[in-house]
Amino acid sequence: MVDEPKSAGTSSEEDQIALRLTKVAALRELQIEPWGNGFSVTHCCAEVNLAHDGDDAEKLTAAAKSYTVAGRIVALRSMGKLAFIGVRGATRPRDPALTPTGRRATDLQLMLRKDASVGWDLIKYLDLGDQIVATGRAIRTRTGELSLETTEIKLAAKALRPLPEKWHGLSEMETRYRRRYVDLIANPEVRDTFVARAKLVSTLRRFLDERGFLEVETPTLHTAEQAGGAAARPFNTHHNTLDLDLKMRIATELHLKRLVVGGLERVYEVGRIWRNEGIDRSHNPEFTSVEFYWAHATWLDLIALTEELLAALARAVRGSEKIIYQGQDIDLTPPYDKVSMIEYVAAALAPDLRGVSAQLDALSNLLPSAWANFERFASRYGWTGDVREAEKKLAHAATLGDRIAWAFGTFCEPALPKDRPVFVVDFPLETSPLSRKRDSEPRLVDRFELFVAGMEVANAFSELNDPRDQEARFRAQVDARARGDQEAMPFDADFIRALEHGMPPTAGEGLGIDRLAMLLTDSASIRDVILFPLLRPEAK
RNA sequence: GAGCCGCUAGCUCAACUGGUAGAGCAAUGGCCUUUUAAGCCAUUGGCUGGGGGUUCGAGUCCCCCGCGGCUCACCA
Repeated sequence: MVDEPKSAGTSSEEDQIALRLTKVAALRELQIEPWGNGFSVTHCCAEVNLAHDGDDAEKLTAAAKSYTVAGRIVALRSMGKLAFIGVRGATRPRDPALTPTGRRATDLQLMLRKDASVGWDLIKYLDLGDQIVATGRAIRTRTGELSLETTEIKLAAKALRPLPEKWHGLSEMETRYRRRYVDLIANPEVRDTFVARAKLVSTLRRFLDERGFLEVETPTLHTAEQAGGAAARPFNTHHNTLDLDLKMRIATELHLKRLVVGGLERVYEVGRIWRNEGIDRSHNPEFTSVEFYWAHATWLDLIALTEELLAALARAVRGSEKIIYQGQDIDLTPPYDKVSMIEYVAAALAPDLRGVSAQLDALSNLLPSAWANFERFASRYGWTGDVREAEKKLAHAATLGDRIAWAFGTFCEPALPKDRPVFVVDFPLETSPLSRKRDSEPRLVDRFELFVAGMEVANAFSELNDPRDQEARFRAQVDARARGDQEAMPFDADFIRALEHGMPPTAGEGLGIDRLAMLLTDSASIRDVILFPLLRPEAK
């Protein structure tokens, strides 16, 4: 039995690639290299758009300036002796996404006449997706669109695969994440998100540089002993030559504080962190943090600095301190409210007492059963969660601090105000193994977390610099690990040795760059601000 | 990890209680000197995510598996 000859199809992706390859061969017959180089490009599409956005036809004629631009064909309308080619050029970080008249700055239309364009015959070999180089003058078409009256067109790089549909683009999130290169072509607003993210990071660096902070880079490969600085499970890896098991860092904290000991007293690192945890809308296994350490400052200085920083980032990225996130107006204008963990929890369980010390006394005297007073929390904070789940978590809370953190996280956190950032303060000692004890109440630490839109975006505290106290805290972490807490920190003996040389009193803070980027680009998922988020491999 | 939803042509989506898998865009062949999601005529393109089952007959119903999205949980 002989195979039926395949029907001479022309529409499957395979067929389209085959067809484009025949064009490649035909072009080479014509001595045209489909993937040539060395083209002289004098301008970007965006430059033409921004230079002439509001110019009328007379002004354009008077200008009579020749441009040679490059870009990708995203529309192709040919009508015999006249053709219009839609070109999407490069996105440049300093250009606005839209021109003053509201057109996308990267997109420029070419107009070609059969009798006035060198390369007209090339059109029949061109496809949507091809990279081209075009020369011409800016004009207004009869319908008034700014266009390049093209005198010469060249193929710069042939595309073998078809682009997604021009109107709806590429919409399936899975494909957009897996083939970000196509997403960036088909959905140009994705480019805007990553331009905004880059602006956020550069503004952050400038902010810290201007205040005398030194940017450094510390190891991302940690020994088991070094892999602390946060409550998280690390990724494991291995160095072959040293035959050494290593872990990817879960924080930059401990190395940066070693540098403060060494005299780099204002120091920061923007860097990749890996945490071997679940994935959801606000967690990716690898993400970017900035941590900065500021000798002779306290957590209260960090509150002021954080307010200033957030407002500056919002102005730089969004042009305003008032932003909208997922439909919610959020005002980032300082100052921000402070909410006490202790007071919030005590308000439900020990409502008559004033002052955190008295409230702590009362909370520490509560019977275990008294903590499970879900009705009190529900009536005060509108909690509607799963009682059995909450009880399960409470059962794991070994210390008073753990119970306070449980109650706050479970009941109070969802009730925090949503229209402005909030500093959560008065953290219990047990949940803060690297923070300095509060002088006036040693059951608490000098620490805050900043919440915006229900997300933790910053964690900061006055650093613990008493080496013997740090040693005891590490030991408590080792004990917790022995009890089954897989996120407890290891005992980092070298870090203790560093503290024994004397670290000046220091305040330190960590910010989640990805979450800030979500906020300032109005992105619902962390995957939308990470170019290549981690996904399971595609099925074969 | 649990629940819900999704996976159909290169892309975006249809296909009622099971009855011959369809449209638009893209592609291919034509016509066209001002288009704007260009238009008109014609033509292709499918293992309906994978596997099993029920049935005369499965995109549709049942079971298993894969990948993704959302919600919850875990996790800070």
